[in-house]
Amino acid sequence: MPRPATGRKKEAILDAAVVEIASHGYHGTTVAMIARRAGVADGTIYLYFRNKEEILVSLFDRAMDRFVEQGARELADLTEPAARLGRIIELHLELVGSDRDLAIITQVELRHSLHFLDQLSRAKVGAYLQAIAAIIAEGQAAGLWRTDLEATLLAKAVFGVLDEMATDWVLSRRNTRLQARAEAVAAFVTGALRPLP
Amino acid sequence: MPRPATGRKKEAILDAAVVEIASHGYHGTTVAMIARRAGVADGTIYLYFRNKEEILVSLFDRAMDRFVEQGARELADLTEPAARLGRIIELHLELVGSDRDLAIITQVELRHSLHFLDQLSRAKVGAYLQAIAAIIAEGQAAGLWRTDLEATLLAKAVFGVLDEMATDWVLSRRNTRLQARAEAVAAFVTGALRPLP
Amino acid sequence: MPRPATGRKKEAILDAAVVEIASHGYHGTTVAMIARRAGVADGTIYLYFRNKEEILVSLFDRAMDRFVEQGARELADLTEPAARLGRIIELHLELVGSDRDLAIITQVELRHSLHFLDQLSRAKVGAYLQAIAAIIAEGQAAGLWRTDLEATLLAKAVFGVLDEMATDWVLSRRNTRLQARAEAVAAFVTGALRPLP
Amino acid sequence: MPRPATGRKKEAILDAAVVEIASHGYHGTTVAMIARRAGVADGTIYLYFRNKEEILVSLFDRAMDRFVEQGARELADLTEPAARLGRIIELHLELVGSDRDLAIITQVELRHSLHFLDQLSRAKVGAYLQAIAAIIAEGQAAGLWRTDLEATLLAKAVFGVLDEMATDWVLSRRNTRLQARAEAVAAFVTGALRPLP
DNA sequence: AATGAATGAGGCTTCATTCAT
DNA sequence: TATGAATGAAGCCTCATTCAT
Repeated sequence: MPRPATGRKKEAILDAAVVEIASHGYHGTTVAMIARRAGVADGTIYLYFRNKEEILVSLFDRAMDRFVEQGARELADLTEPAARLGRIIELHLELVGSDRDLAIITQVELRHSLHFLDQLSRAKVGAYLQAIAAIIAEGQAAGLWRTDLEATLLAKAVFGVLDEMATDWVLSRRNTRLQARAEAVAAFVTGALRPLP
Repeated sequence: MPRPATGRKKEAILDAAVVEIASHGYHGTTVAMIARRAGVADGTIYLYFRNKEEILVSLFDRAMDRFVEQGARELADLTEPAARLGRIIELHLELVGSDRDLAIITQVELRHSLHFLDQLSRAKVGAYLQAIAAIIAEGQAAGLWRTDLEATLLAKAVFGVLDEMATDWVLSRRNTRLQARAEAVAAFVTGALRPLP
Repeated sequence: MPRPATGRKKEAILDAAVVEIASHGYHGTTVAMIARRAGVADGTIYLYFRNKEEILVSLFDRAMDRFVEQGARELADLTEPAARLGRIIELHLELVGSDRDLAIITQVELRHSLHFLDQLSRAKVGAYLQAIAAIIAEGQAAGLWRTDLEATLLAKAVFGVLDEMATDWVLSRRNTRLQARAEAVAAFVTGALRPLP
Repeated sequence: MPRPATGRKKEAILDAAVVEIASHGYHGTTVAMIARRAGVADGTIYLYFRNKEEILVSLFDRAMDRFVEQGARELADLTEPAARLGRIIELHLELVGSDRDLAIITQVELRHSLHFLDQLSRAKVGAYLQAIAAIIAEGQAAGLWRTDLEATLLAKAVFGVLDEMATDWVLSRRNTRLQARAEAVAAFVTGALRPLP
């Protein structure tokens, strides 16, 4: 039986880390800063994380888990490839747009080193890309979408569009909602996948 | 009297920085590492750069200047929006793909902090985005491309695709050439911009 | 719960600083030297002092506090201006003369920059000067001392004499005791304050 | 035959050093700063001075030489001890007060290390003290001044008063003239030296 | 005599991590 | 589990000094 206190303190540390890293960057954030905001002692951090880097990893993992979990739930009763892809686009922008601090981390901080981007993010991002590719392949098989380009490449293109929208939103000072762009992005993607005449 | 050595030493430092930062990351690279590879004393670095961060900035500026310069030259005699956009796609992948170390920096290291990505990169990237948007707007005006979406948004989408391809290539261990994807990307973009029926 | 170790470690650092700075000068003393002598790690210094300069400031503050405290105690039951001034002279030379290392710092090292001497020392020295001036003014009012010169100026003169004696003693190699000059200095000052005929 | 150009450049360096050291302190002033203000190259400094410290030494020597020279001239036709001492007081305050930058150096910067104050300044200051002591001894022998205290001690006391007045003036922001205090100081000293009843 | 680019030793300071309590 | 004082390695940067021109 999991002790609730344990999970709660770990969560508190992660929550604190999101805020601090979002505003000071990963290297600009000290373990002490995270500890102070989380309301724990510096040493306590090391009861839950092997080292500073693991906090960042856990942060990303937690976000991805939530994303995957919600995605699985929301896509469960959608069978049409177009509907599924549209929902993914919505979800992606919705989730990234729902927490600017976390978005700063996923769109900016997590990309700060080859080592990092490669070993950690990409593993999960790879699975995400494959999920998109599967949907696209399905649509291609159903004759809905262009088949002159591989589903894998198309998936990367779609991801690239989503990622750029997210980054652009994070970097823009304007007080817009990322989610508001979902419709346009969906229109773009849908148009891009049309079969060639 | 022009002192050729001056420019040359600064270039040597930047060249050394590209290699070191590409393989150890910005924070994993010490000024001493760069100096050693450049064949100068540590202190010499500071005759040419105010601090470590300025090396990274200069690196990006140099790369962007070369990019812009070559872009301007190559696009000079192309008038057709489709041709211009196609050439930009080729150039983007060609230039990023021509120097993997530099690509690692532009695709990964430069994105390590909001401050950085915001103040430095985005200023120049913004100009690039606008250049693409202008071409797209031209194509829209000529009735070549879909007009249901704003040129600005379409430009971001196109950039997102290019950027994702570049990042994907940087992170993939496979010995492929980024440039090889130019044709497929162009096909994708061309298809995506088709007018709606 | 009071942690006695804390205060003690800070004291140890200050004690070590006195010795090192006295023999190598402020600029010739490194933080590492102080740490080694104090038996702590370099970083520990920064748990107690914001930076190297603050060590010097604290040194002076601690010395002044002790001086003021002892001065207040010793002057408490003296009412006669002459007795009070005489006691101050004794105390000044006694305290400066009781710790040659500390004396080197107060007489020499602390005067190493306008900024320093101005902002730090002078604030406290100013209060000291005023205390002397008050005693002199009292003596003047009582008709004991010359009134053709302002008490403020006379106080500076008295301080100048004490300070010069202290500096002279610090710089002299001879193994004399500074305190031994108290009587002569008192005689000088007493004579100097005599009313004009 | 001395080359005039040589002397002139050395003077320029010393003049520049006075200004820079007065406003940034000895340790806060770099050789490059002095060189820039003097209008010479960094390396040129080393054609005239062995190292940075020697600049400070030369500065003091030059000032003392001028002081001694002027003192000798002005005291030449004064025979009365009282007049001679009075003139010294005037001269001391006049010369220190005539160049605030130089005063900052003599009153503050030169005292920044035992090594310095000891080896360099004190040698010359010692001669100065002896000159004052000689005058006082003369006055004592003539029965003008108190004899219960040694001339050497009295000389230090007088010097202490002058030095404190100078330091006080340097540290005070007020726009007063140091020389204006000469009369009061002379009155104090004269009174202090009166024979005991 | 003069230059000023280049040197490189060394200092201050930060901060991830540990460990005795 | 929790603490937080202590550690000490390591980095950025400065600047007095040199030397080829």
